[in-house]
Amino acid sequence: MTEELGDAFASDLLRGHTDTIVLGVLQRRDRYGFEIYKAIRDAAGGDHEIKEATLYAAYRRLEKDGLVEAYWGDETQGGRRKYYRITDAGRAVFRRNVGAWRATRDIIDTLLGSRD
Amino acid sequence: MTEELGDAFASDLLRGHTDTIVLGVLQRRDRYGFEIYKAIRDAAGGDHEIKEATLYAAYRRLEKDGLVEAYWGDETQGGRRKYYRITDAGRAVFRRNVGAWRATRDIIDTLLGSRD
DNA sequence: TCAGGTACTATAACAGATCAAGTACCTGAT
DNA sequence: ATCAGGTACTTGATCTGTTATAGTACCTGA
Repeated sequence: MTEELGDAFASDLLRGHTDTIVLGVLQRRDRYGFEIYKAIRDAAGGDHEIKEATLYAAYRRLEKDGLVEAYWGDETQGGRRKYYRITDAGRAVFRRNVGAWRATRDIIDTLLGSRD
Repeated sequence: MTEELGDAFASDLLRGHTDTIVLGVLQRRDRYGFEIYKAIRDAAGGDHEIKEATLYAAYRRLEKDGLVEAYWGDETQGGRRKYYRITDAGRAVFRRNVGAWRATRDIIDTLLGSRD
């Protein structure tokens, strides 16, 4: 991070929150992988993109941990789509992680406010 | 992350912000390494600790990039202390990174609010 | 004397994120 | 008919911040 001057900061800033972000996107309804990618990309508005490879790694991790379940869509023709559904365990972890996020956020806010 | 259930989340959540946090702590006045460590640990209140090794790595990185300058304190007896002073370049990067942090924070807030 | 805190450093390993590349399908423009 | 570009998913190597672990050295209070 902290390049000469330009961009490239913002890479690691979302790190550690990827799984929680994915779970957040899946709260409302099932989504397929690329759809999640686009949802995050659009919400982030250009910068702060989470790369596809990062997300697919996250899907595998979440599935392995039983926080999401995957199933193939029934697209008869055209590209296949793999959908993800959040599990009860996933919702529990999500709630917990949102709490952790808020705590982290407040700590960083405090530290960057550079108080004594 | 996302262990069975317990703790251990909170490790990677500060990741990527370490350098900026250190710069933030140095805004007001020079501090020595261990002092910065304690300031962050106290602000974080138990959890969300940034480990010593992480910080010393950050100091080296910041010094290499010219964002801080280091000098030894004049403690005649007792343990030596290495002080860090933020440079003008460091202040510029800090301002920029605070902006990046706010943007990141808002994005995560949005995504974890799980809107459509 | 000795536990525990202060203070700094170095090395190897871990894990999430990214790079780079690939496969495959579809639509719209030339 | 071709071809660029978007959709959609995957894999393997690599990068890098963080951590584990260990070490050195000094000081204070019990």
